[in-house]
Amino acid sequence: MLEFAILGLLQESPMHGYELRKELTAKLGAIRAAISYGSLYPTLRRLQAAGWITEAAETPATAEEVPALTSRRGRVVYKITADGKERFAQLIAQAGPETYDDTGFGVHFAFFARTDQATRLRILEGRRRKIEERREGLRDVLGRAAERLDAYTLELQRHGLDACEREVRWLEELIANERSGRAPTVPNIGTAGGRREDNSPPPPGETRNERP
Amino acid sequence: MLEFAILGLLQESPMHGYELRKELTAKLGAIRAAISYGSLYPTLRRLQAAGWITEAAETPATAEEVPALTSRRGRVVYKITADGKERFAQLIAQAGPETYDDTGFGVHFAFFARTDQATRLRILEGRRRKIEERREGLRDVLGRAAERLDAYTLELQRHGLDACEREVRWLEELIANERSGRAPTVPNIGTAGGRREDNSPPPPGETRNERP
DNA sequence: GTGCGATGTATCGGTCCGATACATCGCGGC
DNA sequence: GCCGCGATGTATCGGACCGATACATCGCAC
Repeated sequence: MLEFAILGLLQESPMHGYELRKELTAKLGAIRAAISYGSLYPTLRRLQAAGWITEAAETPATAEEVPALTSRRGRVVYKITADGKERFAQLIAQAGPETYDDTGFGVHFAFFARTDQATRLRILEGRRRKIEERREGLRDVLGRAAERLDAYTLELQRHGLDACEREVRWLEELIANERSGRAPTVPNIGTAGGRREDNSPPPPGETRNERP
Repeated sequence: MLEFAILGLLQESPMHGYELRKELTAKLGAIRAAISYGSLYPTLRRLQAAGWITEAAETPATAEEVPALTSRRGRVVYKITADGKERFAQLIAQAGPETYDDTGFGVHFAFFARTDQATRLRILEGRRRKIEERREGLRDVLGRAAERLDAYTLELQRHGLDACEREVRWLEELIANERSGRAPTVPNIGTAGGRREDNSPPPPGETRNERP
């Protein structure tokens, strides 16, 4: 998951660890709290060893006069390689059952702008099925095993069930939108393209109807 | 977390691993998918080593005639010890910041019937604060950094924000209920008590008002 | 001038997951 | 009569990720 997210983010622009964590936190804020350095740095080294990313020389940027006086310690900037982009595409194409759990889905969804429409649809439907299963499980427990459980546990299940129903509806909307959508998307620029292109994804569910 | 859940469950009755997993799944179905054996069994051995639980001889139960013919392999039944109950109480009392993340909160909430009212309130309020912080973070991103993010990422944040607001309202209700509540609760039976007592917890939020 | 919060890199132990292996039991189909 | 198959049941291994911790630098306010 982290591997996927890093490769996805580095495609937008090169970054160093700290920055990466902040961007990750911003992009995945709805999904998980904050990436731990204890997983970030080891993963970066793993990706580098695999050749998906490389260290880029810290650019002096504009003509800022901050050169060799302080010898420039720290600040390792990473950029994605061609192999890395390929790897990212491969990870998207693989999108299997493990993609449908809470974290996996969230991370993939966050990079839907770089995902082709067919895969988006596949992921959304896989996720929906998974949530529907969870929903059925909760309904079962609330129905059949209700008297075995205390009021607090039941309340927890109810709240969970509510969240499931809500998410299914949300996914339903996204799927409908995706199907009907002309869906331009995927500003994918060939493997050797320039950096910092502007992303122009399709508009997801903008419908605000009160009664379904 | 797993340690806490196991100690909590074994207080209801002795169980073997498989059963424990099923009960755990039923009780925590709203929180997490299913406990992996890869964590369950090692944890059981850890708890046993610490003296919180012991292996109980597989009871032949009633006068069922299934005795020593097949030598009875497998089926290791665990029961909680007095130390284990003490440990569980201690874990409840400690309930700190780590108790407020998604999983931690869910697991603690599932055992609120064995938690005193003051601690319940503390946990609910801690959780609320945490969710409020997450909510503010999401609002910030949706406000300030909106144009930097693609439509899918924004939609993810919106959905997350919605879930946060909903959970805060839910917690609000629970807290109000808890404060006003006569709150009998805690069928805690002294350390050497009998098994299989009936749990009679207080009624959590039963209010179903359409407009807040 | 000095402390302090933000920036920044890095490691370590521990928890938990997913895949996998393997053994037994009861039941229905052939 | 027996054979497979799904449920029951215990167990391990490698890997992902977290939380705590350590440490170094920079800019700014007091």
